Amino acid sequence: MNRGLTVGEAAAKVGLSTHTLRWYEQEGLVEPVNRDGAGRRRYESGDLNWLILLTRLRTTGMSVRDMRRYAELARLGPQTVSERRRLFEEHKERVLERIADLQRDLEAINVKIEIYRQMEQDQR
Amino acid sequence: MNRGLTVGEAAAKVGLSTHTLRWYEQEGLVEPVNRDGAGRRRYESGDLNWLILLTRLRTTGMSVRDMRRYAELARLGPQTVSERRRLFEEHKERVLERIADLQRDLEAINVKIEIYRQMEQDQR
DNA sequence: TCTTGACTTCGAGCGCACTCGAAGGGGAAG
DNA sequence: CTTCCCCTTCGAGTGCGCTCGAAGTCAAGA
Repeated sequence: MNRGLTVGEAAAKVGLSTHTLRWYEQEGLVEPVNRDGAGRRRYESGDLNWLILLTRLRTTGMSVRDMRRYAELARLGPQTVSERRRLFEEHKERVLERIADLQRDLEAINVKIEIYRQMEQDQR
Repeated sequence: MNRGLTVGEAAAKVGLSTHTLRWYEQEGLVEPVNRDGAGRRRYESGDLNWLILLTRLRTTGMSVRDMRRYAELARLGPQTVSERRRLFEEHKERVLERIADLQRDLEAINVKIEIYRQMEQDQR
């Protein structure tokens, strides 16, 4: 029978630790995961997809607080779709800004690299 | 007489708090800043340029630990230029990776936005 | 002269996001 | 039955990067 993955397997799959997975659940970022007869978590594909989405939000810099807000909206059902879209669009703007900032600062770094290269030339 | 900016003026100029400026100095990220007769810090243009460079490194995700290493190299003089260049090139690679990750995850966010838009359509 | 406000040092505290450890239970393999 | 490992909950600890507060000094403006 395939009743889903254990917390360890799910952790390996989504690239988080088992500790973090339980902590996400406790923090309300994840719906309480179904348990097997022995009380152990069984992660099904829906849980995994949700976790993968969360990791994308995290790596793009969304705070746990905002992820929780999003999870709450998702729990409330279809009538929160517009708010969820707005939340994502705001997040998207922040990510775009972040990318722009990184690209701008990268320029300064490249300039520095060039200067160091020149200095290395001159030292010879 | 213009013997440089006070810590408050420097903080305003580079976008850090006075607390953070003193803390950077204490952590070895910044050379001890010259003082006036009353023992107050006087930030000169060299100090400001250094701080601006540091803020760029920070906003691009360099850790305080690595910034300290860089500051130490800079203190050692011209014979560390090659190592400083290497340090910057490694950092540059990390920033490029970060940008790529953000752009990849942004795709998933855009997909989500599209899905929500569809759902909003269908609800009408 | 008095007040105001920015400066000084020092050490403690904070928010975030985990991360770990203790103590115990369950179930499959040998 | 024993060994093994993974699971459970709970609460405490960690690392990072600040951030704040206390207590005191100093200088310029009214």
